[in-house]
Amino acid sequence: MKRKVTLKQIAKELDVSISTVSKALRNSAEISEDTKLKVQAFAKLYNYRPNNIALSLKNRKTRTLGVIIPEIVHHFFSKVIKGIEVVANKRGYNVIVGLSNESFDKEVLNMEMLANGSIDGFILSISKETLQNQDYHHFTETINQGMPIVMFDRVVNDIDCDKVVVDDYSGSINAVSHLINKGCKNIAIITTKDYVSVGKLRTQGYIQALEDNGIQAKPSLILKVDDRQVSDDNLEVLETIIGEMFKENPQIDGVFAVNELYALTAMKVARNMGITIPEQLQVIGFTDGVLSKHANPSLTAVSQHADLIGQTAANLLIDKLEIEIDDEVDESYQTTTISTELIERESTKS
Amino acid sequence: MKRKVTLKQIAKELDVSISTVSKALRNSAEISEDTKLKVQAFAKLYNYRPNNIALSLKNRKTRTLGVIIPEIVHHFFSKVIKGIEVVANKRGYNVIVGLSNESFDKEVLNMEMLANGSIDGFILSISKETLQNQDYHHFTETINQGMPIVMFDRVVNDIDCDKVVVDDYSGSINAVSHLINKGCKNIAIITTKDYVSVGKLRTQGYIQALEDNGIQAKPSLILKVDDRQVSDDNLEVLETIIGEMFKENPQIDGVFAVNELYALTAMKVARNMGITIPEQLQVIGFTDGVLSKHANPSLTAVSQHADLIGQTAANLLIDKLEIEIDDEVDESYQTTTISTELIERESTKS
DNA sequence: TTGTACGCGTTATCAA
DNA sequence: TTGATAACGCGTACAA
Repeated sequence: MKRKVTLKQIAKELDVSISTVSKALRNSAEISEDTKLKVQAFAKLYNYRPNNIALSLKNRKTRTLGVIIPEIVHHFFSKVIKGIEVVANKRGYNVIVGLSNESFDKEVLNMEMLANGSIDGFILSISKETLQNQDYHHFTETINQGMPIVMFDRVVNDIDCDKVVVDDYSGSINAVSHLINKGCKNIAIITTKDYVSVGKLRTQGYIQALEDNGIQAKPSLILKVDDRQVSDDNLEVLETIIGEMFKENPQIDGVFAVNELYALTAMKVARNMGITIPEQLQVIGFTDGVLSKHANPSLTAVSQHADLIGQTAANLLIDKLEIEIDDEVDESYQTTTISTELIERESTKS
Repeated sequence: MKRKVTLKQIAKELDVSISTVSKALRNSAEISEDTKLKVQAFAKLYNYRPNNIALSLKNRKTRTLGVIIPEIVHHFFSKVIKGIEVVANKRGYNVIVGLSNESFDKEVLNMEMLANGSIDGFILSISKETLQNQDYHHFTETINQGMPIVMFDRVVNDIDCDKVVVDDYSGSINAVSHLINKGCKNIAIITTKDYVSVGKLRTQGYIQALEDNGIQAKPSLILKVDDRQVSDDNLEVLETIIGEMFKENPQIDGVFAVNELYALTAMKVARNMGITIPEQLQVIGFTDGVLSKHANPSLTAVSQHADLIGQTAANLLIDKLEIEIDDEVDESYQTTTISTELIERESTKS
């Protein structure tokens, strides 16, 4: 077994000083051609690579991004990570992933663990519990320590940092307007409680679109699901409440759901009630997921371009890291909005 | 902005030596109660945390695992990562994720990038291109440098390292036997070319199950898809060849697909041909994905327990890392097989 | 009880 | 042209 070779070992072997080796490998003009060739040949032979940790310590830069997300088994978040990875890799950075699992404590713990020198900056999406608690001290502290943060999707205005958001509001307006254009008169929304910022925004877009078209939003058609009671393994509750809404409001001819699961569940409930899609009921989901495409009928969806969100966030963070010379923190922050796109499939009329 | 505080700064502030501060914080018996209290109070006030990078350099241990996977936007792999994360976190490790994107070069590049001190060991699943090339030098070199590797799912026997695999063979036997028990007489398999190890194993299981039941496998019912020609965005090719198989072999009453996409596509093709599921055709997919559950009809599937695979791999790797004291490499390797589980849904008769 | 010196691997500065 | 030294932040063996 040949352990990784260090400058010191090369120096000893060639009977020169460590600094000579270092300079020779960086092709310094200070060193004679002879020694350079000798050292470089030896280094190549033993496959010398500088130790990242030593470089990090010396440069006080790790060239590593910390990504904290609520959940990784989720099409949206894994696509975002992929986008981050692509950009990070291209620009010579690594990515450490931490999962908050929607828990405040785990979010704080993960951030503390990484903030102690392991990374240069964070890209994160806030956990639901944190959004409820509205306790953002860990974000402000991190930023105060000079470590930049880029938030995406689930963000809060209270924090001064770069942000990448989806145009939830206008994306929803588009979707609901589309339903109206396709002839829907009574459009229901299946959304989340308001503490989830994106849920709130999408609900507002829904209401706005109705108003724009001279329709008064009816509370009975606004279903705010407590997503803490609903998981992928426990859909009965969701099915029940959606079923109740359909029964109490048989005039519903359109559904706008703020995520994939709600949309598919609505389709399933409708199917079981003998309601045909898209003839009697048209459905649109706000989602980037795979389920939409493969559902039967396939689901018309508002795509969020998750990969682009990840790429944008990574570029923002790395830009900030590389601009901050001499510890001069760049105090200007920007919020980038990523446009959504309506992908028409079978769950709406063509 | 208050930068992270170091031992040196605390020492200067309190007018003691750095080592005194260090010892006081670690509650050394060498230090007087007085100074300990003083130092600890100060450290707490300034929220002192040791710098991970410095510790890594000193201990020559990063407490970080490197995970290289072919693709992250994939239910199986993201579940594996989640399993790894849970265990790593519990045992005080971080996780750096690298994506090979099924490319040999990116796999090598990613591994080289991380192997230079950034991590203590690898958990990886081999890219398709690497499996085709059969060039495994980067694995052997990494292992030779004393950096342990744990492979999962897509593994090769040629490499001496710990492995976590799915019981592809017996899982397939179970699935096909199940179809036979449910009355299928002519079962087709939709699988991959043999260079994908799991595809090959699953095909072998299919053939074995047939033989066990006195059925001769027919070549015309074995569809080996070249997965380089098929992507989620390009399913026409797949639909066409599956459709041809159905037309040329109308007696088919059962389909075993080695992944979710193939299974769903088969169901879609059948539906379009007016074949009813599960009455005329029963389908089972080898997959852990979300599509199975939400498909219509929902898909009976061989679950791979991806999270357990991740947990097992992480525990294996960390065990190895923590056993290796004094650079004594533990040269014993084990292969852990994770059992699959047949999850019955609507695509097979009850 | 406290402080000094060293080493982890690297690079930059300055001296020879 | 080369080499010694300091520094990044930490912990520890050893000296005071």
